[in-house]
Amino acid sequence: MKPTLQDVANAVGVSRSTVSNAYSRPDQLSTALRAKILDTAQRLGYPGPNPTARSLRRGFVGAIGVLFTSQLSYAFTDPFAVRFLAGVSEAVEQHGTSLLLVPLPAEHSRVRAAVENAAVDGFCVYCVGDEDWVLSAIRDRGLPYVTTASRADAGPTDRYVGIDERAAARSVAEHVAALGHRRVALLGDAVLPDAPPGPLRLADPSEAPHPTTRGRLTGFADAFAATGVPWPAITVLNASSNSRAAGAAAVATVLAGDHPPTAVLACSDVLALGVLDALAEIGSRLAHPVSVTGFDDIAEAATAGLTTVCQPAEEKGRLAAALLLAPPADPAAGHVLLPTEPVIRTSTRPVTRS
Amino acid sequence: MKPTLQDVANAVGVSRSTVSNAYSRPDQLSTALRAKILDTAQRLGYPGPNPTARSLRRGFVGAIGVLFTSQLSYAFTDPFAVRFLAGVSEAVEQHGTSLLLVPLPAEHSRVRAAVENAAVDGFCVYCVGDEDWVLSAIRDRGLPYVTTASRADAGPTDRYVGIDERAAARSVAEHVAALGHRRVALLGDAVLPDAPPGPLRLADPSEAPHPTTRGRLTGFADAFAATGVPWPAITVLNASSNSRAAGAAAVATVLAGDHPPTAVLACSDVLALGVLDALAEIGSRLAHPVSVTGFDDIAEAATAGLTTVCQPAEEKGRLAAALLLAPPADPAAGHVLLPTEPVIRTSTRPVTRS
DNA sequence: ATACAGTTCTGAATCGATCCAGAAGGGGTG
DNA sequence: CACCCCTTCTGGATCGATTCAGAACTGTAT
Repeated sequence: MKPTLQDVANAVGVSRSTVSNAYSRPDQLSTALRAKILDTAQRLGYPGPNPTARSLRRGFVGAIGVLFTSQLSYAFTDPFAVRFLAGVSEAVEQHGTSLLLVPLPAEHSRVRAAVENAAVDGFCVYCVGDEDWVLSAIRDRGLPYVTTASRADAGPTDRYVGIDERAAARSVAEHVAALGHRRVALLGDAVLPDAPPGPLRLADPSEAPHPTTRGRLTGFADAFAATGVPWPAITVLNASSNSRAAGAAAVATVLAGDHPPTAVLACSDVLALGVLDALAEIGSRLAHPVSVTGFDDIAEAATAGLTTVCQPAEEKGRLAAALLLAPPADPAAGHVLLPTEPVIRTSTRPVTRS
Repeated sequence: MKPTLQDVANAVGVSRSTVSNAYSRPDQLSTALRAKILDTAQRLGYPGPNPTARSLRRGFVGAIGVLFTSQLSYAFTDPFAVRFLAGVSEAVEQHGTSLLLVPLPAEHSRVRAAVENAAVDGFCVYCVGDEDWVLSAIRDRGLPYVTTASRADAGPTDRYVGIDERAAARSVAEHVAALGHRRVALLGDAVLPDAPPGPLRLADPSEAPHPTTRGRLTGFADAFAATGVPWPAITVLNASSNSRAAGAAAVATVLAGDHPPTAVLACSDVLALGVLDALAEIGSRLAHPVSVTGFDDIAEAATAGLTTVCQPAEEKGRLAAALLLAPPADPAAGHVLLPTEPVIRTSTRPVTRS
């Protein structure tokens, strides 16, 4: 077995405390003794104070956890999530702590265990929608946490960094509406849980359970309502997941139908790119061009010429981590809404009369 | 303060052990008592067994660490690294452990501390070149580790999952050579430490300190040597970092020079894309088209039409994690070389006589 | 020589659990 | 009733460090 503090202490002929001090409080002993201790520690192959034991005694770990609603491995395939993580890691790095990525099992019951078993000082919760049990598990654990979306039930001590989803969505939608589009479709992932891909009946955007999706759909609806397009006249499309393929699949039947929309507004760039894929697939078989918008402004959006709304992904992560690592004195500062901006590119054009 | 095991035990009127068993060994007590315990635990607001204390006693943590040579925040901007991480996370997720991303400070001395302080059961070392002190820090800690490149000094018990860098590089280079290219440049990042961006004198590819870069440069050289292009006739370009911008910057002066190469072979797709950027920048001011190749086959390579060599990034991560989580009985199985394949796209064309 | 302040080091308590040998209790068998 | 087994529960040792009050020593001023 690897030697412990005690072994080193014995070898040098001092007390455990002194060896401990040699590592974590150099000012508490003479430099000569310290050198001697470090030396024999090296000689014995002592690996340094055991991090776990140290954490236990000190009462903190030196790591924060990032919780993903979806699979961890999925998170890495989502460009926006990756950028968010980059921001988190930047803040964390600067603070000298580490990042624990906690995979949340699919089963409800085991989620709790995952949260309970994570050795961290706090949690950064990426995009938790109605998965309240995750938050309640965290709260029960008594650890601080930051979410990436404002929550209706957010108390004054809750911290989050998000955007005004509704206003942001409205901004692109207004652009689309201004271009004359009236027959439009909105595309989101998991608009309703367990709904099949494709068109969906939704009495009202407020019925979407996931707050982010709900906010964006509502924002889209706002803009069109203002130009005289009532909610029932708008097609809502459901994607089975937030991926390019799912986006393409969700829009396929509608594009192949009799009256395809002249514009598709997606709740994410990834989905929007899927729509572009689908359009490229069917080529010019359509009577009119279809405008497409996304959301997030990931790198691929620029190269694809996708009109979208830009939100500061890295900044979101950076701030979330910062809020967690150094809680602001003023609790009001714990609620951050980041600015967003519509980015007009070539994927949106004025509607052409068919 | 949050209650502890003891508090719950007191409240129920049983021993600490029994409460512990209620959580981690349900078969050791009657279901009735267990229910009662869990119930009052809930009532008291007991957050469940403290992960740190549990780890200390049990002797393992339930997390593996991923070490990046570069900044953590950089890792997330590198598509290949992200895909690698996706693979790691997949394996880790399946195994029910978590992933600790450990930022390595820039200073030598603090790297050791970072490794020593990480509460993990093992390390996955992403792309460590000659940064041997990282490995020695891990070894001193006595933890198992897996590297992502074969190492000259790899003992039989060392585990790694890599590719045959040299052969892989040779395969694309042979394609380029077969197209008739003789005036070529090789582009790598940090070919020599602290070298400025741009052309570089390198007596021999074996002089590159970083094993990955060395392997690839050597493979490139192999192919050209076979067609009669000696090493000194090949231009070596140094990029200041592995990024698109750095790639563009590194190649700029050479492209602007009198005898620009007809082909540039980069050590990574990211660098190659930078070269394409640089070429797009100067437009048709060049007398002849320039072929470009990359390495890794990241997603952008496909859309950019970049000829490259494909290596299974996710698989690399998955295997590395698997090797760490479940050491193979046969130590020989701990050395994995994954297959690679040249992918010919439109960025390479036959040389045109000028 | 005495007092006092600093510096250097020690010892015991502590963090919050897990583990294991064994005690207590219940039930069945000969 | 004695014996044994089985299930259920307990107590104390243990994981490997940190912490803090105080002991021992050193040196200086009185």
